[in-house]
Amino acid sequence: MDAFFASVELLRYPQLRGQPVVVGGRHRWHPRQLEDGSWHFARLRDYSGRGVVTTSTYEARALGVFSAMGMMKAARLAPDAYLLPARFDAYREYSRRFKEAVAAVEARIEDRGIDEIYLDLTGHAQADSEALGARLQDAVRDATGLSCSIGITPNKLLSKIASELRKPGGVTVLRMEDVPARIWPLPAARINGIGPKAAERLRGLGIHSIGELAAAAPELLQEHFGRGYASWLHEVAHGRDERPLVTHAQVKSVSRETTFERDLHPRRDRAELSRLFTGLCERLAEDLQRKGCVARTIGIKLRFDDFRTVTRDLSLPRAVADAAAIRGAAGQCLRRVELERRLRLLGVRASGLQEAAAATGEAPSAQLSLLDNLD
DNA sequence: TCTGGGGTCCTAGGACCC
DNA sequence: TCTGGGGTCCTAGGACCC
Repeated sequence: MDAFFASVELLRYPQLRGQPVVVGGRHRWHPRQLEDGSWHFARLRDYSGRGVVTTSTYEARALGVFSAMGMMKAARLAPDAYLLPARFDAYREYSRRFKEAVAAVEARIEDRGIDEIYLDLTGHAQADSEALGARLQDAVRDATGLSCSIGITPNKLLSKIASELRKPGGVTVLRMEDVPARIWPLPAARINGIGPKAAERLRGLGIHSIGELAAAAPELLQEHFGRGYASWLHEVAHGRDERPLVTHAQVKSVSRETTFERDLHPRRDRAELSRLFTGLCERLAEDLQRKGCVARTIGIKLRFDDFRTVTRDLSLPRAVADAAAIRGAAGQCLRRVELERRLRLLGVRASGLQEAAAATGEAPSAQLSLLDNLD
């Protein structure tokens, strides 16, 4: 989906179309309706405090404002940009609608988050890729009023890259033989799985483009990245990717975390920290119960004022899902951390998830096997 | 002016088991 | 007297993605 969150906001506030608009920050910046019926919107320059840009319109991106950028930095770059708080419930609803519209064209869908999917269009009745892409875009637009960009290629790796070549609203069809001309000139970091760290290390080897990565000596890559990652780099640089479509995956973990408005002192702000901690555990318990899950492992995450992050976790003899048990386990984790600095973030995580219905009683280790006595 | 919140996957050491 | 070779689970951290 193109600039998904921002585009959903523009459906609600069409008067902001064509303007730089930023979605993000921390609540408190809701538009308000004036007596004459017109709306008053906050501007980025009004913003103060923590938070990052969640999504920006293409007009805001033209001013250098991108996702994950700190809000205060964004405000310096685009002080006049309009500022809207994120409304996740609305985005989830539009997400559901666009996926449903696509499913009517092709049922097999791999969910890649709130605004992205993969489809397997192999052997689809509509054999013309461009026409099929246009049909998918029409279906999404009819259902949501939103535009999307599509890449149609032999695999997920190339489709992801291709979908970004003609944003917004583009359909890009690539074949394997197009890889040298269309893919190799792109920066290596455009490959899904090459992040900032790997891109930086590649640059250190003089490798900037995907083409340079494809031409790199396998021994050089192996020396710097290890065998597994090196051979993956070599394969993806040639556009090769055999990953299948994953149409249903079970959730592995759920978590809740919060960054405080101001850094909190472990002792002086103990009462407030304790209250926040309990609140996170309660929300996590609700999440688990809503999903019908119980968790064998409970963990915590702390971020100090210097941005150092630590985690601790604890596996329990029995899976749990209630707030008190989560709070108890998380509290034990917390005692294993030396709290010598102020905190900026606190989080709680549940993993080792099982279906609540299937998870009665002890783990199966209590059962005796006949073989136990034979070794 | 520091840098959100929700996830997945990988690595690596140690405990423990057979 | 230098002590194998498998395996799983637990824990911590980090890269990466949306």
